[in-house]
Amino acid sequence: MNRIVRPTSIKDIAKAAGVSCSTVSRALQGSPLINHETADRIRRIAHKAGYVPSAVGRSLVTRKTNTIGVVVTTIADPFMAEVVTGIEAAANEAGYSVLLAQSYAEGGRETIVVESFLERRVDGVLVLASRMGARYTPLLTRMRVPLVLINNQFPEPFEHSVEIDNAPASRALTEYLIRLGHRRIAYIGDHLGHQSDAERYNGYRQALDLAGIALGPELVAAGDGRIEGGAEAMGRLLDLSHLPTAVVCYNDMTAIGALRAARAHSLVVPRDISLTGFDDLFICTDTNPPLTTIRQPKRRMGQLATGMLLDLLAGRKCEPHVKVQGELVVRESAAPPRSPDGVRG
Amino acid sequence: MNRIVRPTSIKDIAKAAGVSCSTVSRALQGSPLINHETADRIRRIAHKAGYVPSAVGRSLVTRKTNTIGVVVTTIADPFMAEVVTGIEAAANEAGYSVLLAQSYAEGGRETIVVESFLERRVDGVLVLASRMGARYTPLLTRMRVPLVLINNQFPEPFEHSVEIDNAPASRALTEYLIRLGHRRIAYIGDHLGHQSDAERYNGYRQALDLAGIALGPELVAAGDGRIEGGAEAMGRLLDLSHLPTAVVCYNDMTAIGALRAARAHSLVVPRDISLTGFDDLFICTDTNPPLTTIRQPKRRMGQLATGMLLDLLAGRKCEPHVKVQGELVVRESAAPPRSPDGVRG
DNA sequence: ATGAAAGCGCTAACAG
DNA sequence: CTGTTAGCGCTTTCAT
Repeated sequence: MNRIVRPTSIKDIAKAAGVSCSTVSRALQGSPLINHETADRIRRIAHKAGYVPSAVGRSLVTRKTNTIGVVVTTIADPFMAEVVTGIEAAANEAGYSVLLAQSYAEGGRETIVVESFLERRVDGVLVLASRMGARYTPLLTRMRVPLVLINNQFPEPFEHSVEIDNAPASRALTEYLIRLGHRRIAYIGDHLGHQSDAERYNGYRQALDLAGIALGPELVAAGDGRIEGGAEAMGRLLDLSHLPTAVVCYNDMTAIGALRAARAHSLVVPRDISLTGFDDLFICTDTNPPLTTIRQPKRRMGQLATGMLLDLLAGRKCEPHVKVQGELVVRESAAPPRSPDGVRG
Repeated sequence: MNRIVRPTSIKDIAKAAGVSCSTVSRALQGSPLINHETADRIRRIAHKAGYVPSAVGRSLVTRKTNTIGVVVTTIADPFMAEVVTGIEAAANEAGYSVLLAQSYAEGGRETIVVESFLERRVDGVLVLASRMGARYTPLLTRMRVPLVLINNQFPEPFEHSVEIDNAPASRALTEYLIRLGHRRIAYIGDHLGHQSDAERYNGYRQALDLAGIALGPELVAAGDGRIEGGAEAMGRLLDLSHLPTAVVCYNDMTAIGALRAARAHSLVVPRDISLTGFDDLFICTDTNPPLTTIRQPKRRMGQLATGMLLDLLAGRKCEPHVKVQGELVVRESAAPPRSPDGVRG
């Protein structure tokens, strides 16, 4: 007698309560059409039977899953993690669940992952640091699934996005360094071709230009947005015969790597060389030295993007491009240079 | 003419190809029963039509969603984030998607979240640092959904779990401190009643007992597993008239908070006081000073737990309790004490 | 190798 | 206020 047991369904409850499925359905949804007592009785029975209505059955008819898909490069990246906290909180608040997937910053994986979301019929999708950006439009239009991008890395604007205003922030950071007396300021970027990197580089460049500082290309190095890449790039910079007195890093992880490399070269930051980050991760206060950086409102960005997506889902109109502003956070990794140019003292 | 458009379904493809739904279904699943040419033709048509089969329709009949639910306290916690990376990678590898939810370490929210997972008919559930532990058993047994816990915080063993072997690791850490010459060693814990905390405390206690060190209760303080709690607890410890020479912290976040408090009290670590963490978060190398800690194989734990869950789903038998071992990582936050007891020098 | 038919669990007109 | 009916998109016997 190996009968396959199936979880109790709405029919079981209907039978137990001596009513129709519709009545059960309505009672459980709190429909005002149902007699209060019957509704109560049904709820009691359902509860006693341990009945948990199936969202998949429901979704099939309502064509809504109350689920959003979010794709990150990797959730181990603390920037992503903080944005996702904001997303999950806002989504949950509105009754949505979140499907999470990692793309490892590969366009291929990103596409696969979005397709798996589509197959699962998510109501909307959120992509952080997308490599594909505008290329989604055809697919998503066809599927009628709204998409919003957070810090789009694809070099074309996307219809719905929330982004940090990179250039002004990066420029403010560089100007701060210039005000401290630096003239020879290097830049460690992200992978080539990423949009945030391009914009942050532009901000850096603008500040230099406005200050009338002309710098050779040997002062810009490419990292990978992570500690390792930052350390390597910094290593290359420190092999230069004519050292920079400061370096603007693409983000905090890069800066942490640069910090490591500086230490490995027996350089003391900021005495021997100044360094700045971008993001303001929670660790910035506790690195050695604490990092001067730009604060991105990470949770807020997650929340804003989720809000935009929910607006789209509800057919409400909304601002399609949200730019948030960064904020300079001065800590201890930048100080006036010992000598105005970078000749080792 | 405001016709509601619905996404193309299997029927549309069947009609377009002049075959039945069954044939389309089989062709798309790569069933060997279908003529190779028809199958190819159908696939082409489906692709051209941009047809994406609905997992919700499929799930309704197969009673499988290929989804697992994972609940964390908060994904902003870097420990959680690293475990989740491992989970997502392993799940994805096996064709599963992950639903992510945050419990904020509240038993109430944890329960709500698990129920929402059940409603969505996830195939299995993974809970990190669960506050509810064994209390799930009835619900999940009824729903026939396997659950595995990672670092269960509920003070009873749970049927399926992967856990760090806390006591030996914590004891090794404390013994290391004793070997350095410390006698007055404090402990900053987590919220009271959490299992990991109790076990780590026990390890600490064992080491002291074996060394014949008797310490008063004023040397154990409670934190909250986060930076703020660590800082506060350390503050209280540093108000003692007779200071400890070393403090064992529940985890790295706590230790980072303790580091801040020490700095605020103008104490230099490890010269004035030694400090240890637990977890080995990626930042440990870059704090000031770098943290001596216990490494937890975080991704591996995520992967192991996912593997166990998949075994359960497949009806394979598996080791129900996996314990992984921590590893002492010596860095620079602990050193021999200046004076053997903690009288301020 | 293919089709017809039934049904997964639920909701939503529509009727009463 | 409640029941009947149909159908969401798919898979899966069972025939053929």
